[in-house]
Amino acid sequence: MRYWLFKTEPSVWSWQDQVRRGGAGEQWDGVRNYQARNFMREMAIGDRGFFYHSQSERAIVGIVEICAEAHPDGTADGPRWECVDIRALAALPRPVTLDVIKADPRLADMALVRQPRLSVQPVTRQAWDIICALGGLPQG
DNA sequence: GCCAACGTTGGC
DNA sequence: GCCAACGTTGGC
Repeated sequence: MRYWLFKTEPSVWSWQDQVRRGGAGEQWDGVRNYQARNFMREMAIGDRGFFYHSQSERAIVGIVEICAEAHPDGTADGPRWECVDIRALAALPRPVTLDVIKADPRLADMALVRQPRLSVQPVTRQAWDIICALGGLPQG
């Protein structure tokens, strides 16, 4: 199983919106960046992801699961863009803020820190475990 | 709200 | 295929 991170502006699509979709999940559409698209192509059903709120919140707030592999993004005007479907699994008991992530030397290599504008990105198993622990989910 | 970083577009 | 212009993202 691999681990990922999905970034979103909560004013556009929030964790609450995601939770409301329930087990059916929702398409992670609207991505118009090749790096992000290519990561989505690598995703497999059952992979896990962090759900990150950008803008004023700047925190990882929940955990999602990939429930459909990459398929054409219906909101795009051509076949160029794809998206996966994700569903909410659990909220983090304590959201892990960007400040906390930046302050932790073990997380200094995260794309979230190094490439702030990349909206879909891989997360290492190590970083996953550290952030889950920081967020109050010691079992990951 | 500003601005730096960076990705994309389009003219050449 | 290069590169300048432009648009967008996201932290601050």
